[in-house]
Amino acid sequence: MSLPVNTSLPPAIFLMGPTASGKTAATIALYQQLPIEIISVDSALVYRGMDIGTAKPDAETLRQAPHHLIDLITPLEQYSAAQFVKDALSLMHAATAKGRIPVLVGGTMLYFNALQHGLSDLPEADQEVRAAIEQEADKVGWPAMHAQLAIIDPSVAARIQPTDSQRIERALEVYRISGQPMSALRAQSCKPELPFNIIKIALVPSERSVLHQRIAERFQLMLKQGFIEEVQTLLAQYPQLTAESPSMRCVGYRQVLAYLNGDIDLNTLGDQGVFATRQLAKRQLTWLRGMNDVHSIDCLENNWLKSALAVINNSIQK
RNA sequence: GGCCAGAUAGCUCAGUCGGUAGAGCAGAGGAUUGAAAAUCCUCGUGUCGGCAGUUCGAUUCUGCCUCUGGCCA
Repeated sequence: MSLPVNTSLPPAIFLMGPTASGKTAATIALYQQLPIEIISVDSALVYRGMDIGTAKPDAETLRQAPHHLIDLITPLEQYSAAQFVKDALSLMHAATAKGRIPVLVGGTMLYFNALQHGLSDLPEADQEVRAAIEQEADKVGWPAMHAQLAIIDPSVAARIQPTDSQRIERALEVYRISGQPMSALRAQSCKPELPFNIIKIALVPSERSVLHQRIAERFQLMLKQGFIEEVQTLLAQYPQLTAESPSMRCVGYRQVLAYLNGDIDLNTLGDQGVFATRQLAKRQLTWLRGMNDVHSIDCLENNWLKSALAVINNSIQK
């Protein structure tokens, strides 16, 4: 399998994989072998104070192998795919200027996708507009909001389910801010491809059941390491946090919140945390299957590092 | 040991006034443009505990057995 190589472009490595596939270990190993700059591609690692539940690399690991785009914001703030693309691009160029290879590592596949293919020129999120839309939706229901969207922007509405609250809200938001339907704005904007020679590596387990096993063990470990206490600390520090806060929608956090709220017991927390993580892994694998030119490496094989290095050297030398 | 209640999908259970059954959860596949660890869509055959009886036909009724709870000894 060969990549379309443009030798005039500097190399960049995408190291992708579902949760619990061993991306952190892979990154550290690569860091010891190659002059790389590590850029995290993870919508959960950006939150400060959310360490245990996000399986954030520990301080010692981060000291040895510094990661960019970790601990950027408080759990009250919001990050976005667009902000990520901006941040990542400038870090990639800086790395290249220093003669280092940018390695983008993580599991947020929308971010990888947005980085590679670009995002259309659309207005950014506006909390007031969203609040207004949500208030309306509470009254009439999302299917009615979808019907409203269908009048404004039939082609976008046709691709969104009447129950898909988040996408309906976003499409309506774009229209209310810009006065133009999302489909028109998308058609107008050109999305330049990423000016790098991308080497895409995916750590994929050959046996789903082994990944499930790892996920279960890791969640139990998180609880032992004080996941619940971590959430209590966050709640004390940021009393405004609720289950609706984007940060608290992260896998595990939502379930711990339900536990602290008395909705579920400890056993149920254990189960639901594991279920949510497995479902996340499944969605990540679906993304990976749909991506082009991906070198899949079985993360359950013990020679995966050798395979990854072979792929990288092969691509760079061309 | 006696009495009572259960035994149906991986789990929790519903149901069939006798015509071989369906929800939730789990799981699988898919979508994915500023919240994406989000938000959604699609997918349900399983000796209806075992053996026998009644019946054209039993998962459903009857008997016995096995197992699991509970109560009484």
